[in-house]
Amino acid sequence: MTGLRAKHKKDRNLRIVEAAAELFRSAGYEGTRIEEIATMAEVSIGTIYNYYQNKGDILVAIVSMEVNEVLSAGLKIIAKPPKNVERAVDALIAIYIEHSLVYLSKEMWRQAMATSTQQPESPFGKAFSALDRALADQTCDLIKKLQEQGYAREDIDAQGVGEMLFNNTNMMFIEFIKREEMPIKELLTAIHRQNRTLIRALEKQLPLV
Amino acid sequence: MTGLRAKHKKDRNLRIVEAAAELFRSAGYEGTRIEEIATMAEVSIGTIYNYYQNKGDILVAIVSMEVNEVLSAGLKIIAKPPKNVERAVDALIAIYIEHSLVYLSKEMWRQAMATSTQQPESPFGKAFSALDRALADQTCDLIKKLQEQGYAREDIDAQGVGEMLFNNTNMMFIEFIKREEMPIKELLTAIHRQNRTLIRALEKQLPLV
DNA sequence: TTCTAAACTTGAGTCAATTCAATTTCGGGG
DNA sequence: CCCCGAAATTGAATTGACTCAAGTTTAGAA
Repeated sequence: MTGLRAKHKKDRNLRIVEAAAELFRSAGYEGTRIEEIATMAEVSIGTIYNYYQNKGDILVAIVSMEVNEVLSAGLKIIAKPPKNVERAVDALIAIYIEHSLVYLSKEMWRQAMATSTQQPESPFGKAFSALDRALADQTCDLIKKLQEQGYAREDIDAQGVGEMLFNNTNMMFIEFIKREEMPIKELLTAIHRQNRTLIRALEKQLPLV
Repeated sequence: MTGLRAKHKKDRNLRIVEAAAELFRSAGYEGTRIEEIATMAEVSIGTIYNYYQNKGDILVAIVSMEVNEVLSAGLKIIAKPPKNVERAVDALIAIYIEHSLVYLSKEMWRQAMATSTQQPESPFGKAFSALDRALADQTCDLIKKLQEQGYAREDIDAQGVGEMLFNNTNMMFIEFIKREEMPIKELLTAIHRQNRTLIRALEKQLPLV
């Protein structure tokens, strides 16, 4: 049997993540002390450090759950994408961005991103990078799908284009979480504009302008 | 006279930055204690916190100086850009990336980026964002210049394209500083590939593919 | 059932960033 | 030249993340 030990471990880990998520949301990341998480999770400080390398790692674990939801939402778009490049790309990006703020505040995103660049080699830093890559790959998949379905030119590098679209979106998202007052709509509009030229180059008829 | 007081202030600030730069370079950012910076700068701990909000801010100040050099290097490219879009863009990006590692290690970049996303509202966080914007604007300026000089199509949105090129470069640079072993050359090659489709769309004859 | 080693948990203690009340220094009015 | 208040500096005290040696618990062999 893997048995009791594994079960306890899972339980404790869940309690830690749930306690942290609740406290981060209510008191903010900086405003939450590890000791409070330990108390709420009915676990000692040391145990928390047995599961996570540091405070940032706990947050990154929470973010990972959120991003995984975003990824499944993205799958649906790709399965049945809007029948033109512009609307398909807009749809995917909108899903990414709108889903991202359901459970997480901008502050939480800022801290998570900071931690993952600070410690790219920690387990959760790596997990975070893997998620980024998964999102980029998904964007590439969308372009490939559009090519297959005949909505996009086939003589362009879907991988390169997908990466560029995703990197731009990601960078703009970082800008967005840095400005507490910036609304989602403004972000989406800005990205749409930036994408336009590249999207035009992907469309079959090349309408130019 | 503003006199002696202002002079001392300037002197002390300079000593703090120089001491920090030297220590960060030799012992690394994490490996340097504020107390050491204070000792080397012949100043008390409290004074350092009078000049900078926290340890990360000191680093961001150092990085800012470096980025300003990158900006002036970029100006030269724009003044007399290579006579085709692909080479002009490659040249600017190469300048950005190669200059960035002259005085700063990847670790220093990681920490600086982390601090600036963590505290976008601190004075130096804002300064950092302003530099990013300046770099993005400079990329846009290059595209506009190429249009003026007749090397790029004039019916495309130079601003949108410039921002996208810069955001992609920036995101790739972040990836790059996260991977200690990744060489500059690999980074430049990857960016070049990603840019290709968009660059093609900017070129006069539209060679497609 | 009993015993042992490996796997976990614990929380007091360590360490370094950051704060703040007391002290010192500067500028200029009398 | 002296003195006062504003501006800076100082470093001991505080704070909170993180460590680690000692103590528990579990799996499973005898």
